[in-house]
Amino acid sequence: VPHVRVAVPVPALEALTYAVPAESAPPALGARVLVPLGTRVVTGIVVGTDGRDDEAAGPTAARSFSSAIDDTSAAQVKDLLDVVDDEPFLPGEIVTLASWIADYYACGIGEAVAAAMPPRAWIESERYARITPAGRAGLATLPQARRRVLELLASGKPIRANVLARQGRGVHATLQALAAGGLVTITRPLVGQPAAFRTVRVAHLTAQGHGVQGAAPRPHAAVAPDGGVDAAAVDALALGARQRLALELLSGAPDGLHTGALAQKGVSAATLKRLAALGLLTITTRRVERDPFGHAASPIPDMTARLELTGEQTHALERLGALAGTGRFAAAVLHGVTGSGKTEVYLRLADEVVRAGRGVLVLVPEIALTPAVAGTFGARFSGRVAIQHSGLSDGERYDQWHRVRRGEVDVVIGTRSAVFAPLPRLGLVIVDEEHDSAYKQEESPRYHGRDVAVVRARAAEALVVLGSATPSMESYHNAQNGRYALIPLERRVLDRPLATVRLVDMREEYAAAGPDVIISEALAEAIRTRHERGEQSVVLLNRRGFATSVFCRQCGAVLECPNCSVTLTVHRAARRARCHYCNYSIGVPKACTACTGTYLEQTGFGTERVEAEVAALVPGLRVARVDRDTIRRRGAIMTLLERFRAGQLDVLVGTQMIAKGHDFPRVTLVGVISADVGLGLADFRAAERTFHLLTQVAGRAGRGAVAGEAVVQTIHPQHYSIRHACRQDYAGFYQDELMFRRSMQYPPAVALINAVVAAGTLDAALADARELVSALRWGGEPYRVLGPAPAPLSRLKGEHRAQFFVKGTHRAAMRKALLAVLQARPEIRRRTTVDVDPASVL
DNA sequence: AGCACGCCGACT
DNA sequence: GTCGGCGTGCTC
Repeated sequence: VPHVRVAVPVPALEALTYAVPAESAPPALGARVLVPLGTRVVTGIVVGTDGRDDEAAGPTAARSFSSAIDDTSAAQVKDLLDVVDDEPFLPGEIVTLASWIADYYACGIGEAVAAAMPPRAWIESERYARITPAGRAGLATLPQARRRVLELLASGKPIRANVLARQGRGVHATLQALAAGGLVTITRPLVGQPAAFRTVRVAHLTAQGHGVQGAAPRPHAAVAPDGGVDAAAVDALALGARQRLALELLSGAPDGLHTGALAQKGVSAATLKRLAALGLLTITTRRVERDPFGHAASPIPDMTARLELTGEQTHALERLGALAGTGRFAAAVLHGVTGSGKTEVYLRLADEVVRAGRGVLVLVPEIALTPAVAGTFGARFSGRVAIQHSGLSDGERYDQWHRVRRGEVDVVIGTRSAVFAPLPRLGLVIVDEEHDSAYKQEESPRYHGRDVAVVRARAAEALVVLGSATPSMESYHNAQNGRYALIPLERRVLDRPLATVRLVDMREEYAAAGPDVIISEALAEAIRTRHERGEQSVVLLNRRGFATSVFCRQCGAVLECPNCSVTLTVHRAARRARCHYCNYSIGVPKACTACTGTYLEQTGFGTERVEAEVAALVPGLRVARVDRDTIRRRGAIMTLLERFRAGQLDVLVGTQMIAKGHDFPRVTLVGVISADVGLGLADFRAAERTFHLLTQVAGRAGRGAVAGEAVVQTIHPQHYSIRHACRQDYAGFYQDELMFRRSMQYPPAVALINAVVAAGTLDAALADARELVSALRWGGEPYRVLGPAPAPLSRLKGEHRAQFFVKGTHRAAMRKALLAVLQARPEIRRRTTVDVDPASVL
């Protein structure tokens, strides 16, 4: 009997073995299958076929496969229930990539495969409950919990168990008891596969309709005696104004018109129905793709005009083109200062690769924040480009994915999950702003989009280009090692100078003007000057809210989150004190919750406060704020940025969101409040993050004809990340930071794995972590283990957390040891989060 | 006893 | 993630 290995949507579970029933053809690698899983039926993906593992699943999968055969010799192997796809649903290349992720990031194969799946690809059984006659009869006499559930079912309609569960706790157990007593029946129908396409109704003129079109109305209607309408009679019809309008519109549209479009012109469905009854038009349904470019808040800028390349750009393009032309794997770091024209290089390179008949994948950190790159590619490769990101609806993502799968596009552009786009014949992967931490997924599978892109490019023998003004330590290190090519763009297009940077030592400011200063005199003056000149300013503070804590002067208590070890941030507009980690919030208290004292003081400040301070600088100054609090609604950020670009605002205050990729030609000043936010964090990337943020935001100034200036406020003017950012000295920062990483044994000097153990108390978490750590230290290990210690956020969402680190140069050995130790302790494993190559260790 | 509820382990 | 089994502790 042939067997298949199937990835099922369950975390931390390896592939399961199912038998292929005799009447079924063996499914292909990457095909969807329906399989029994416990009492459920779920969709799985075939990741290995027959007794031997498929070559595409890689050596690791092969190992786990054979061991699984041994493990399961006792367990019953179930038959798969159905093969959903005759052909692979996920291409073999993507199955391989998912297997690599499961192995490298130490997660379940199901999670890894799920990350690569489009929406609506899952078919699953869902539990429904229905009341029985016995249940109806016994309803009144039942104890409370059971009666409550039965009453919900009293209408007789089956209700989904998950829906019932929302009505209270313990519903699942109650349902089970009711079913055992014969008071309800449980059914498990398969659900999934909803309408794949949006359908629209399209009206077409018939031959008769063409005949009557344009004819002048006559006073006497002529309908043939048999009730039909012949060509001559049509001529004689008296048509209403709306009806004639419909025919007129349709006569100019040989492909027909959407009924929706006609409705907008005043032609109702009733009118069309009447015309259809007369035989003048027909209405058909047509499948359409949803257009993700269609509802952009602002028109996509027309950037189809090819810009003239600088000598540097030409040289970069030649080198990249040569690498792409080899048809072999290659990786290159495109290190281009802000405003050096990386996008134009990407576009031309992509064009070359597409002309050579290969696909191009473009990754960007967040499309909503950087629509320019997406828009430009959309325009330049019009019609042959697909877009993938989380801001799209399920339906839109579905359509885009299937267009790619059918081979209808040459270019895919999207956020990190687009790295799994089923693009055939991949020839080029571009990772724009490759240093951006948005590429790291902070939930399982905790993959890094940039690193997966490199792995995929290697498998596809493609070129991967990592572009940034401030490359990550890892990528630049690889370039220095010679593993990646390094291609610099050192000058801005049109030789526009980089912004001059002025450092303001806030300690001097506090000494002169008191400890409550938020905006230094230098920055205030610079903002006023810009306003007088009709130029714009951007002010950055990477901290949301109005005040960072509420402090009682009487007893010294600080308002803390009940679930997390952080203070609550005051959001004045919302009148709430809120936790930024678990979203807990309360109304801002008038009295201390500890001592009932009324002398409460709000300390610390965030963007909301800065917005108010900036607005107070100049009467009538038009200030807006961009942070997660002001852009909740989809498209809100686009609207704000458009108003700013159009000159309807003078100053934009915001968090790091405003530092990314935007091009505002009229911005000549960038202010940074508290440049050291983040430097105090217990994270080995703190300095790198600060350097990136400051360099990127300074790059926002002076992108037009007028030179830019940045004013950077800090209490650590001597810190190397701030010093180097002010000089825009990437190489200097890299050297200093690499020295720090080497001396402290952090990436890229070593590989790092972070493990966080959660438990009900900190002591329990520490004890469990200690057990894992001592098992990892057996004396001969080729790695070092640091910790355990309470995690920097020791309490998060109600759980206490302890963490430890594994450092070394043999990542595979580290991972293997950690997994073995966890596998032997399943009760600890379920509460442990393993993060390979963590982006942040907070 | 009957019931509600929460925890834990299995899922091929 | 979902489900079922089981132990605990409460109520009638």
